[in-house]
Amino acid sequence: MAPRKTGLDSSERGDGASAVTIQAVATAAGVSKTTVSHVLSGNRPVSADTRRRVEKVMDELGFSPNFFAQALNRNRSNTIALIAQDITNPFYPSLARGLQAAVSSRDQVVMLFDAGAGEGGLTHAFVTDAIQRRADGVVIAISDVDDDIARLRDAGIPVVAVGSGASKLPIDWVTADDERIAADAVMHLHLLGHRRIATITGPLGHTPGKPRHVGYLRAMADLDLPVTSELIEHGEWTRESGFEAMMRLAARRDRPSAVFCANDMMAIGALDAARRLGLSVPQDVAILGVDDIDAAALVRPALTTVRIPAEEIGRAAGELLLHRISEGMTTTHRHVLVQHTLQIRESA
Amino acid sequence: MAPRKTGLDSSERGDGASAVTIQAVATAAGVSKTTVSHVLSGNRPVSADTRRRVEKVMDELGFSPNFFAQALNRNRSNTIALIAQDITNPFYPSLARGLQAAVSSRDQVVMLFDAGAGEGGLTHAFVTDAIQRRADGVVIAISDVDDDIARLRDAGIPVVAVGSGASKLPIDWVTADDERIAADAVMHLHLLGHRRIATITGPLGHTPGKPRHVGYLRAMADLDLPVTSELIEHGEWTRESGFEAMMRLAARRDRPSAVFCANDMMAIGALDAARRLGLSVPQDVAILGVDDIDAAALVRPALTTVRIPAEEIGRAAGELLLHRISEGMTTTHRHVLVQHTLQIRESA
DNA sequence: CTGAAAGCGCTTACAG
DNA sequence: CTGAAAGCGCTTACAG
Repeated sequence: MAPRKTGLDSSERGDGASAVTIQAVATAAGVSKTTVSHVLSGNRPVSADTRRRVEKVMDELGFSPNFFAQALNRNRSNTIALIAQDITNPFYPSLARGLQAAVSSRDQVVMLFDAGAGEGGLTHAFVTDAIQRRADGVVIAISDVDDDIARLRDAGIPVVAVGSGASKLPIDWVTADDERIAADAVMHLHLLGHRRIATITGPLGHTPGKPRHVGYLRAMADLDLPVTSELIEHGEWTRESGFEAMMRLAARRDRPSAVFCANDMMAIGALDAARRLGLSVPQDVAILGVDDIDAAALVRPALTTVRIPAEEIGRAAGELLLHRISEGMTTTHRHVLVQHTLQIRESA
Repeated sequence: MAPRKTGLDSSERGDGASAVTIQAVATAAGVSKTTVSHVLSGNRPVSADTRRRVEKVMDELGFSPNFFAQALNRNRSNTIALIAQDITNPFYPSLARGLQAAVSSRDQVVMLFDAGAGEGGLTHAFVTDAIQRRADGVVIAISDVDDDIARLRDAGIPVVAVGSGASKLPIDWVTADDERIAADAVMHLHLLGHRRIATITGPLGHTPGKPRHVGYLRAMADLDLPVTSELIEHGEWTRESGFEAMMRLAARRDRPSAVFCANDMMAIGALDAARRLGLSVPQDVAILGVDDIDAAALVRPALTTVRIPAEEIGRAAGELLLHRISEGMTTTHRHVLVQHTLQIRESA
């Protein structure tokens, strides 16, 4: 099939369409490559006549400019890299969708890197890829990777971090307002008449475990509700840890009437515990989560939770990136806090 | 900042690292560009000495070959496009993960196109992007897009379709064995002692609604269990339609003792209906779904379901693609059926 | 409004 | 084992 054995024969692939170059179009239209290039880019006036002729030829020949040649000249890949902690966690797909929505208007495409919930080593490789492939921008949705963020910055590539108030570096970021999420949840429980409001926290070392706990404490203080260690239990984000924590909470002499769980999985575990104990929700104990995962609506009783607008986070990240790409790096950095919403269902 | 006003100054971005070219390395190492290129590619022997020297210089200068220049020469993008129906449906993220796992070993990266569950128009645009950007391969995880598949083929780009026995075109595809999924589900219910086994189908016009129904019918026939219209209800994949269908089934004079639902969402709706009717599951009626979405394990009673190995589908698709990329197009096409597994939980 | 030519940063026959 | 040079398919000063 291939006429020669050596090297890469360009006819080896895309025999038809992709073989047509700007030169072929120029010849067929009786103009120069320069002119063809300009009808393509619009960077210089072309007479209506010539334009029409060239466009017609392009059409007939099925011309499509060689992306690499363009990229090589412009030094732009029109590609945004998304480095995600765990694409099977529903937060990230929504984020990806929002990102695509924001950047596709500028002919940007998203390159997906899924760390598979694995160790940080992969991020390093992903960043190397992003640099080599000259991504126009990168959104990093994974934490504790300041070194890699620095590499990107040194390579002159705009970065926006997502879900991170945690980075020490001066960078653009967008995140949910975790403190307010917790505070709003507590306020809701308070409006429902609850006074003994407990919490099941996530790990307090990082975002978002820490800010969600701070928000809980702040709201309780604002409401003049006393917080004792009786009201605080720690979980690990998992259903099982939520179950255990709820069992402990329920065993207290003065049982809380409501529990704010720092995420939905723990809240679902708490629901399990309530069922196990024969406590009805929300009558005996109200339970409230954060995230609004799909299962929140499917579980019984349906979980009241605070919805984090992942898609909007993605969109905002995309816009920040586009802004950086056109305006360039500066010393001032932008931070955006997206607005969450309370999804009131049955559990609180 | 920028010294000139006109044009794109290459120093405008990536001031440091990315400015270093193969020429710079050659000069610093006292060799030709040719040699540098060959230590990079390994396409020709280079004396150990020279190699060491060049590599040292590359390191010191932080050289990283310009991806576009390479791609332009090789006519390879090292990029696989994934066109997905709806990335927020958990099937697709897992697929993406498997795909990445399969192709990353060959230095391929995945470009994500999410159709956002929208109309087919987007797919056309995505395919255009994939062609322009010279994707080395495309996995199409969306149905009824034979026209676009044909465009890809005409452009000489390998395609593998996923979840589609539906395409009329002779192409590579990988899918779950929907008929066997249904048959295995029915067999399981039969082993549990059920004889009056009903089904809630999806829409029968397409994959996977149709093959899952065919599998149900086949298994019932194999087991010599009579199937009357009494045992068949149609749904639309949604929780609500599953609820309604189950209500109808439960109203039959001779109520079925088990229900095979063609997906988990409908099965969860059926669970809702059972609760509403005071039927206990699985004692009064057993319910079985397909997909194993996250919620299946979170719902009460936990849903017994057939797990579709999305990640493996992605991996298989990636392998098929890599094969096509290296072997080229041929007239024979490969089809792979991935193996599903029964997740036995509480509902059946 | 249009062209000839240089250049983007690589790869690879060709020649030694 | 190594180099000089042509070429990949575009873009864009420069010149008219």
